Amino acid sequence: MAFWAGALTEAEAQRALKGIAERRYPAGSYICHRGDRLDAWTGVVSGLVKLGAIAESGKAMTFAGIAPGGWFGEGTVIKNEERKYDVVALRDTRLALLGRATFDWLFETSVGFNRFLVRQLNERMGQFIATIEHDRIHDPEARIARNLAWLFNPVLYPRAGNHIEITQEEMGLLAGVSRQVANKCLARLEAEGLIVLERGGIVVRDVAGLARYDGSAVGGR
DNA sequence: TCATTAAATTGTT
DNA sequence: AACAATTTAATGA
Repeated sequence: MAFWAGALTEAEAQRALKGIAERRYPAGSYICHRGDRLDAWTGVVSGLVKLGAIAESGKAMTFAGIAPGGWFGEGTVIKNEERKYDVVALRDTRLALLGRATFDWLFETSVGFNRFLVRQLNERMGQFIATIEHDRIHDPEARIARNLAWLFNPVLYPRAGNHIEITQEEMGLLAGVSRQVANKCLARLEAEGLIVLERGGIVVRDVAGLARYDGSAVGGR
C-alpha cells in the first residue's frame, strides 16, 4: 500500500483503505480540468500524470509531474475549493482516490497523517520557491532538467534508486517541449554527465546538479 | 532456443 | 511532421 500508510496506526490504516477507490485513465486523457470539483486526495499507483494549467495568455505551464507513489490534491480537499489546475495522464495510469470523508477523518484524527501532509506541503513549497527564484525559464534544456529533478524529489517520491521509466516523448510532454527538442536536451544533459540515457528510461547521476541547472553551467550558451 | 514479426522508442531531417 | 534505425516483446517452429 501507499507509503504514508506507514505513518498511521493499524486502525487508521484499515479505515483509510476502505475509503480508497481505484480508477484507470488511458494515455492522453484528462483526469480533471481546472474548475472541477473532485473531492478526493489522489495518488498515482502506476503511470505518469502532469499537473499544469493554461494561462490566460494561452501559455501552457507545468506545475509538477507526478510519478508512481506521489500524491496530490490535498490543498483542494482541505480548502474545499475547485481545482486550480488541470490534471492529465501522460500514459495509461491507475490512480488511487481517497474520498473526502475519509480524508477529513484522518485529518482530524491521525497525528501520523498530519505529519505526512505537513512534510509534503513543505516540500512542494520549497519546489515552488526554487522555481520562482530561477524565474522565467525559457531555455528548454533547463526546463527538462528541472522537471527531471522534480521527479526525483526524495520526499515526494521516496522510491529507491536513481532510475525512472520515462520515454523522451513523455519527458517532452512534461516540460512542454517537442519530442525532438527533448531528445537534444537530454543528449546534452547526458554529455554533461548529469544523466545517462537508456531506452525507455533515464538514470540520474546528479540530482542536485539538475535541480540548480540554469542553462549557463557547463557547455552553456 | 532460435528465427520472424510487430510494436515502441530513438535519432535525424 | 515524416522517415529511418534500433531495441524490445511476442509468437511459433
